[in-house]
Amino acid sequence: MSDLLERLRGRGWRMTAQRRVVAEVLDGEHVHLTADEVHARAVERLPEISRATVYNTLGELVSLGEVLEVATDHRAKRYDPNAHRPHQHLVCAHCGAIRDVHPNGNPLSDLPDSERFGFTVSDVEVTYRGICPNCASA
Amino acid sequence: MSDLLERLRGRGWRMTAQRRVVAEVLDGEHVHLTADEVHARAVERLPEISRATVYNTLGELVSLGEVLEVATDHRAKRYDPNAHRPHQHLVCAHCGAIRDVHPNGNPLSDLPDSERFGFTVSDVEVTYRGICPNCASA
DNA sequence: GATTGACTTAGACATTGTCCATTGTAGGAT
DNA sequence: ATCCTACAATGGACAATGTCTAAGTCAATC
Repeated sequence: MSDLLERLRGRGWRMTAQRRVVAEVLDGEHVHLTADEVHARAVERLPEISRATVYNTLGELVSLGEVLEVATDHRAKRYDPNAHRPHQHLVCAHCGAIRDVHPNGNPLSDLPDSERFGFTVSDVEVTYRGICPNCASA
Repeated sequence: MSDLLERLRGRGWRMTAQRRVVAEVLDGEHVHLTADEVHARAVERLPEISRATVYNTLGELVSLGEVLEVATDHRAKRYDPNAHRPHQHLVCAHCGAIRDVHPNGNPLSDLPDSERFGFTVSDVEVTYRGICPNCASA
């Protein structure tokens, strides 16, 4: 993600302090923040950044394919910057902890044509649920 | 689902007009309503039913394992009464249409032990996304 | 260093979900 | 059949998440 800013600039993205901060907050692996969590962290670095800007910027990053939107919990959307390496998610039903996981095979190819109903299927989101070791021992 | 009411009564569920109506609204295959959609349909049959009761009743049906909560869109939770036949969902990214689908194999077994990180994995939710024939031709 | 169109802001608004104090009632006991 | 009581329903306030708009600001270009 370190070269994300370069890539975005190359696509004609106007570079502002706000966008830089949002991108920095999302930097790293295994990051799965909600929009308001991103906002909270962004405010620490740039106190005057507004909620609307964070929502807008996240939406743009998703449109550009640089960040994935995932529905791992049944509440707020989470934003996953690890968009360029296919993976799925394993979620603790008790504490909400999230791990990136890599199932065998390609889940997309498990859906036969007869089950596609004429859809052009382009994407699949898999969420495994269970209890993490911490919660199991508690 | 026609025998749902019997099953619930057998479990000591107190039968009220409101619960009956919610169960009736959910009856059928390929039903994927949001809580507020369930409420809207319930009001048609029982005008004084409250939103809170619908939310409570749906929550109970989920706890009892009679209805599944699915996060197919990235907005409101949807409630799927088809809880006793394993299936996954195919969603149109454009119009939101939802189909029940049955991928090959068991998605749960595609997650190797080395990718479970000590979790006790009990469940998997798969959402395929694409464009439906209607939206493709428009 | 002026210009301009894209970006940001603050806050109102919309949608979805939860909580609580009060009122009502299903189903068992009499 | 009537009464009791624990469980359920109500309505409205509140919380959490997400969207929109009008006005002000600024990055990139010239």
